[in-house]
Amino acid sequence: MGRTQTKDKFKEFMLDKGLKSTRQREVILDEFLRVGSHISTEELYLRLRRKTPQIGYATVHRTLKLFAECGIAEQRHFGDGQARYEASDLDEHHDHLICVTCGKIVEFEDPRIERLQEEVARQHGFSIERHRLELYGCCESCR
Amino acid sequence: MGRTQTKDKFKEFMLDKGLKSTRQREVILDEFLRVGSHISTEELYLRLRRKTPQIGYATVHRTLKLFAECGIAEQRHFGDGQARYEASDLDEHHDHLICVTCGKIVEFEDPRIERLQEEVARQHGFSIERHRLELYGCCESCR
DNA sequence: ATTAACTTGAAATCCGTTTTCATTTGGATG
DNA sequence: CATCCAAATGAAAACGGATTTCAAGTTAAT
Repeated sequence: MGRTQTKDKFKEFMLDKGLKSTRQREVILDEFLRVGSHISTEELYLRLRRKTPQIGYATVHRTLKLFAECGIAEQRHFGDGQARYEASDLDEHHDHLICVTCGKIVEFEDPRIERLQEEVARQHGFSIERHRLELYGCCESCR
Repeated sequence: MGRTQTKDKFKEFMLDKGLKSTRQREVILDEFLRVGSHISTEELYLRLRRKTPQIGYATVHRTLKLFAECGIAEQRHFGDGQARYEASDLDEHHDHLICVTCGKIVEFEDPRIERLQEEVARQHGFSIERHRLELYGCCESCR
């Protein structure tokens, strides 16, 4: 999903919910899309403050939650106690490889694993809504 | 790993580290093993307080961390913001199915998935240290 | 322009986790 | 057994990220 589409989707969402479009929301969405992925509220807030010093942490926090509600972002937790957000691609799911040394995060996707997950769930009488697969290890350059 | 072995392992750990065996640690380990798995500090604390009212939350917290350090327990996060601990079986790894409706947690294991994870990691130049696979969905009885 | 509803940002609050510190206890030693 | 010191305890405080409060500001419909 390109930036324009994402922005359109958010506009539609705001209209739908009777939310107002504000300068802050625009700036936050822009920066969020520019940065890409796996950013924490704190990080995004600090970045924004460079260019837009008067912006408040609470607003960044609330806006990221809005993004998630709207479906253009997803909240993630990688075990460091901070929530992180990533732009969602909607049509394509992916999992993560996380380097425990340098913190690098790589995305991957494997349909074979997904299929096996479905199978396992079925065997236990579950229907999967979502899943989380994270591989923690050491990346090439850290070895 | 049976209870006796687990207790022995903890005793050895304490000896090794010069830690003292106390009434509290015994009581906490007993209750932890009795309950089994996926218990939060808060839950364990409340349970213990019924039989041992003078026990402190901090002690439960610290003791659970000790268990994890010793290797007889593992800390987990299932996204409800609370850390949970489970007795570790050492020789066998497992993943989790979590019912988003009733909160039931089922353990499973699938060597085929594990193998594919290794393969994916290798493709990206990673060596896996540990992983986390959680399937969130709806269990049979909740449907 | 007026107005009602929504938004903002600073500060306060929440809530699980972790630490502090005065006191108690374990267990090694004489 | 008495003594001693390091470790452990528990109540309370501190911590840290997430969330809420509230007075002031903004949006956009009329």
